Order: sequence, then C-alpha cells, then structure tokens
Amino acid sequence: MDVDSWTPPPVLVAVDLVIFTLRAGRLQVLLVQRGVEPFAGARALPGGFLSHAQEDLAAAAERELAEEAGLAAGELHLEQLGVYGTPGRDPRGRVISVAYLAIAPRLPEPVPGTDAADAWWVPVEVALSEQTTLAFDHRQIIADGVERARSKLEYSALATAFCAPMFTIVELQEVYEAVWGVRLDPRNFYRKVQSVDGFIVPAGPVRKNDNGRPARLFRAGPRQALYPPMTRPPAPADQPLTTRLHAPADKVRNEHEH
Amino acid sequence: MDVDSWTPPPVLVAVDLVIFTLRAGRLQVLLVQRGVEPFAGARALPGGFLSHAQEDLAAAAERELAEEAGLAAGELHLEQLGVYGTPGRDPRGRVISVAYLAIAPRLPEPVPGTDAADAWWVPVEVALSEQTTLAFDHRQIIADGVERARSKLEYSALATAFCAPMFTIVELQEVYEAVWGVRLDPRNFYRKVQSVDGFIVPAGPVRKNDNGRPARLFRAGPRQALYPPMTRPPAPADQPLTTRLHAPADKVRNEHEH
DNA sequence: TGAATAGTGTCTTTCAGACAGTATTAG
DNA sequence: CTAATACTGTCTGAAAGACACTATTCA
Repeated sequence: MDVDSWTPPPVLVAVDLVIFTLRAGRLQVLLVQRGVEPFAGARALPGGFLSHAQEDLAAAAERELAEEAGLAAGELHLEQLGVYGTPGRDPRGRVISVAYLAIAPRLPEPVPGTDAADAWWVPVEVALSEQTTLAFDHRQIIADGVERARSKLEYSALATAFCAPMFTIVELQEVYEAVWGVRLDPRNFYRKVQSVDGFIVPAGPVRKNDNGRPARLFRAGPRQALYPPMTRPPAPADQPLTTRLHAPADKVRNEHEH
Repeated sequence: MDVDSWTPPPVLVAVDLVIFTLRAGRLQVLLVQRGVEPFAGARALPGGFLSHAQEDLAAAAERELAEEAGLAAGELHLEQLGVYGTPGRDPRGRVISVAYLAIAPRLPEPVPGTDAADAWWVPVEVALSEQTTLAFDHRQIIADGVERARSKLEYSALATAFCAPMFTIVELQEVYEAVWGVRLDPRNFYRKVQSVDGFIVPAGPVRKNDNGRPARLFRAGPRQALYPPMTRPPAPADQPLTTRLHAPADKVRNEHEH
C-alpha cells in the first residue's frame, strides 16, 4: 500500500454453504458431488463463485441456496461463518471462500438440486469422518460450522431455526440433543426452556400423537439472546468438541464420570 | 459456475485490523489517519491490501500489525472477525475486506507507526460516536469487534490477552469492567475468577502498590473455554449492546433497576 | 384397563450477588 | 495509629440437576 504504481493482486471469491438440518434425530449437512476438476467425484459443500463483480456476498449465498438446494433464503437462518483463504486451498489458483452457515427446518425427502449432479443430507459425524472424501478445506469449514451451531444454541434462539414455525418442546429438545450430542432430562428441559423469557411463546392448541397425550405447540419468541443461557454440560478437557460427535449420545455422558 | 467459458469476476482483497487495548481503564481501538483518497483525512482501521497473490490472510494481518502498529504478532491474540463485502463499500471498485480482531496488553505510550502518517488509541465510544469520521464501513467493523470481544469474555479466557504476562486479579477485573461497561463487585469477582478451573494460575509472589496490601500475581492458565462462564448482567432488552458503551459505567447498572 | 407420551412438583446442590469483616502494606 | 488496597467468610435467593408424580391421549 506504499508504492503508487503497485496494484494489489486480484483474487477469485467463492461462496460456500454449510446447510444444517435435523433428520432422523441427527444433525445433517447438505453435500453435493463435484462433477468437474478439481476434486471431481469428491463430496463438497454447495457453493460457487461470485456471479458478477457487483454481487453482494450475502446475495450470492442466497442465490447458491436457491440454485443448489432449492431453498428460499427468506425461510431460513443465514449467517456468515468465516473466510477461508489459505494459498493452495484451490489448485486452480488464488481463491478465497466466504462460508455461510444456513439452518433449515426439516425438508421434504428429496433435495431438488438443479445445478449439482447430486445432493444428499449427510450426518455430520459421517461427513467429518475418514470415510468421506471432501473437496478443498471443506472438512474444516464443516467442523467450524458445527462448533458455531453448538455454541450459538447456548446463548441464542438459534435452535428454533431447526424447527418448523410451530413446534413442540420435545422437538426443540431433540435439536439440542442432536447438535450437542448429549441427552437432556425432558422435565428439566421443559421447565428451563419455558423460564427463558421470550424464547418460545405458546401457539395454537396441541398436536396429537399416535399414542399418548397431545403436546402443546409453540412458536419462536421475539428474544434472540437468551438470558439466562441454555447450559451445556462441560467439555471433558480442552480439546475441540468435535470429537464428541463421533460417540453416540448415550456414551458421551459417561466420559465425564471418571 | 455453469458455463465453461465464463470466468468469475476478480476482486481485490483488503485486510483490516481492529486492535483493542486497555488504556486509562477504557477500551481503546487503534485508528490511523488516511493520507490518500478515498476518505483522505478520515480515520480508519489500520490495514491494507494483500501484498501478493500467494499471501495467506492471517499472514497479511500479521504483516499489517507490524507495519502499521509496530506490533509483533506472536505476542498478541489474533482472530478473524469477518468479511465485509457490500458492493460500493469502496468507491475504487469491488474490494472485500477481511477484518481481524487483535487484543494487545497495554503498550508504551507512543504508537511506533511506520507506514501510516499518524496512529492513535481512541476510546471505542469516541470512535463509534458521531464526532469521529470513519472511512468505508469501519464503524460497523469496530462495532462488531466490540460485540465479539464482549461475548468472548464470557465464555473464553480472552480477557487475559488484555493483560501483561503477569497480572493481578484487580487488573483482570478492570478488563471486564472496561469491555462490558459495567462495575463488578471485587470480592465476588475475586472468588469467581479463582473458582473457574485453569483460567488463571498463581505466579510469582506479589506486586507492591504505592499504598495498601500487595496483590498476588497470576498468569493465564491452560483453559481456553471457561466453565462455568463469567456471567455478565443481562442486556436491558434485545437491542445491540453497543448502545451501552455510550453511558458511563456507573449509570449502566441503574438501567436494570426499573 | 395399560402403554405411551406430556407436563408438574419438590428436593438438593451449586452458584451469583450482597456485604461484613480480616490482612497487609505505606505513611 | 489511619488510610488504602487486597483478600476471606457468610448469608440469601435463583437456578441446575435428579427424579417421583400427575395428566391426557389411544387401543
């Protein structure tokens, strides 16, 4: 920035999406299969390059959300996750990727992908495991997304973004259990979540079950920042919490007991 | 990403730094005066363009830290804050800025700026007020940095990054008070901070004061994530906490009492 | 009726917040 | 001694976690 004749190096900007939802009681992420080099055949996060020089980053994220996942941006939570710009992360040249985190309520089974050859919901512990070959630095991006979601469940109302507009308290609890990878006491959860003012508000009457007492329905309340926060059990030591996802929820609890 | 002959638009990438420190019991941010258009004469965050196509983003942040603030990266906390990429934020063309948050212990009075014409520590409430003309979207970036620092004090050991390698508990308390803009009870703070395992560890004997009992010295402990977290008084409603900084610390407390 | 799921009450422990009191220095 | 700062103890109320119990549905 000192010499006047010098010009900064131009860089290509990609936007990638970490789209989470809850399916079968597990936290799942949307992955596509790359059809072209580099990393042809590997799994990757949906995303793409900025379409033109004047496109806003968030707008590009919304466009990719529609193109690659058939999701309308208005219906879901979307926030910036971070920038990934290590030189060499893309063999084609200098590409930095702006990652966005999207949270979607459970969607109809097939993902109506238009661009990508194929797209699937993959449980995060599968996506992060060795058995999945991920393009670029997408494993790191997913891991960061998991960590972001976990910590935001504590002190924000993000959990409601995983739910349909109306939901039961048990459904909300399932969000916490799946994302944190723990089991929570339904009775304490019930009391706790209702005591946080403005987190959820009663809506409609009840929802019938196949069997058992119908559950009351709620909507997301106005409060974004939760006070007091939802507390998650302490991490065993100081390592990244990502490791805990690999263990089944039932076992996680035992890790604390010695 | 569909047509093969299409190529994505190249973009210029800047790296900007939000450098916080504690001076005179207040949270202060380092600002430079721009010497060239656009926004010549306005205050701005230290920063600059990527120097060459293969420079890593974090490396660029460290380079700017050294060039513009004379700070060695090894000595301070540095983390990515976010990307700012609204079209039109830079009148020269499409520039996206990767913002980094740096936390420094109190430094010797004059800032040994080399590149920038001038650099000053400015209290954040001054920097965010109308009286300061800031270039680009740097007001927003600073506000986001303040919010990040505030929330990370709660559940991480970030506060120690504001302190010298050895510090007293009162000094640590001053960090919390300045960043949160509240007053805390020294006796409860003392007990609380010591009860969080691994947050701070005793070091050396004591530090003498001009007057009064010498204080014990501590170092940052190994624990990064605090459990249980340090709790900050609840925000009055749901608006951004930034507004609270404009009120003197003494008055903030009263806002809750009705 | 029983099985299943939803929701309540109550006890114990832990922790935040208020604040009285003790300890160690300089003068 | 007093003034000043550092540190300790103790009480109270709120909230977390464990878990017995009641409520409402379907078959």
